[in-house]
Amino acid sequence: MTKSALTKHIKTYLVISEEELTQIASFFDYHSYRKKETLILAEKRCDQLFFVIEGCLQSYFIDNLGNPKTIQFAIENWWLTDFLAFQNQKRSNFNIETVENSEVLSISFSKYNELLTKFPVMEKYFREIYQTAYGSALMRLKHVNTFSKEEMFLKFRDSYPEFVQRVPQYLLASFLGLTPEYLSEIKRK
Amino acid sequence: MTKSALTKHIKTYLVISEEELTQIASFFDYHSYRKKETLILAEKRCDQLFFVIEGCLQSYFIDNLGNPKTIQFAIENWWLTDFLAFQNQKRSNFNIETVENSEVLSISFSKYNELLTKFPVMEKYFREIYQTAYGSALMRLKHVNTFSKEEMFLKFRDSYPEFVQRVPQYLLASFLGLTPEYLSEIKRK
DNA sequence: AAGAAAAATTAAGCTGGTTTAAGAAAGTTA
DNA sequence: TAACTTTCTTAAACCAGCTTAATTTTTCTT
Repeated sequence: MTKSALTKHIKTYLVISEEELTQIASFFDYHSYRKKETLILAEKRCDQLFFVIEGCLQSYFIDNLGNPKTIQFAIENWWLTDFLAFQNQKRSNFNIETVENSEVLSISFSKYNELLTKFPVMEKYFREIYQTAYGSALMRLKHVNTFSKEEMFLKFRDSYPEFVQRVPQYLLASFLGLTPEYLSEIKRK
Repeated sequence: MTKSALTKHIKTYLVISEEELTQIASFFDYHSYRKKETLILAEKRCDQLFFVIEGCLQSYFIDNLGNPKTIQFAIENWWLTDFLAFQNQKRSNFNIETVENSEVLSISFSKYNELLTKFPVMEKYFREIYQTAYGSALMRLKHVNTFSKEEMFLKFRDSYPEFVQRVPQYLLASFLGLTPEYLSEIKRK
């Protein structure tokens, strides 16, 4: 069943019955997307939270000069949306797009709240997810302040070698906050 | 009572009885600190989560060149720790220090878990806190990628004018990721 | 109120990383 | 497999922001 990736993931955080898991899974919609499809458009109301079963998504925005800048990638078992906009039901600051062909679960804001009300145990699941994600985002802010662009790339390549292979170089450059040209120069060394 | 700032804050997120709030508050310890006292030392086990009743804390680290870099400030009603290290009970990546004389509540990791177990409604409270904090951290990453250092300062001053008055300029520079010298130059214009 | 320490300013020289522009390589489609 | 499109590389000129260092101003301490 396509939703087993999610239920499996939930079980790593919670002690929970199969019966409940089935009901929880029913709150989500399954989608299959091809590479480079848009799931959320910046400036539009952000009403969907996504869970990646298989594949890769990115959230990005267009900077002053018209260049797309990747904020996050989400691969298997990651959650993605514009969390602030989703929570406040405001316009999204980011575009969300598939980087690869992807299988995804989605949930609307109202369903998400209904889920949390009917299954309060999911509060614990998301509390842990966000607690980790928040901590990690702060570590990223630390890295941005600590390392030169060259070090950023080298560290990232050491930490996630398979991922560096997986995404196109210009997206990696965008995520790491440097130009594709400079990344190319770094690699030459 | 010194803990009323916390219970008041919790009430803005949850419908909850006074009786429960009193019990919840009993999990926390009250401390009063003078300016520039250290609450958590980098490299030491991170076993405390802090809530600011009054005053201002910062988390910072020392970069390669020996310069302190501020990651976050926490003022009234904010939570602060090294969230990743706290959760995993690892050594802290950050120093946490008072910027002003401050009144603070603290809770240890084991008490925190006990609190969440005994009062599952607090899962919802922290889920919402972290969800917002995570979303905000990602917006900060967006800003770091979008704006020049000059724009960073001007935007920040427009958004939080009272806070810019409140903290020393060198800490603000550290938080915004520029040198005090350059900040000084920007202000002159 | 004096002296010491911490914070802020000013200015000149320097550099990591961008911009621009053009060509080479790799993917995609028919 | 040819034509087209997307991605990657190379190189030179350029600049936002840093470094260094000296001076001034503000804040702290007694």
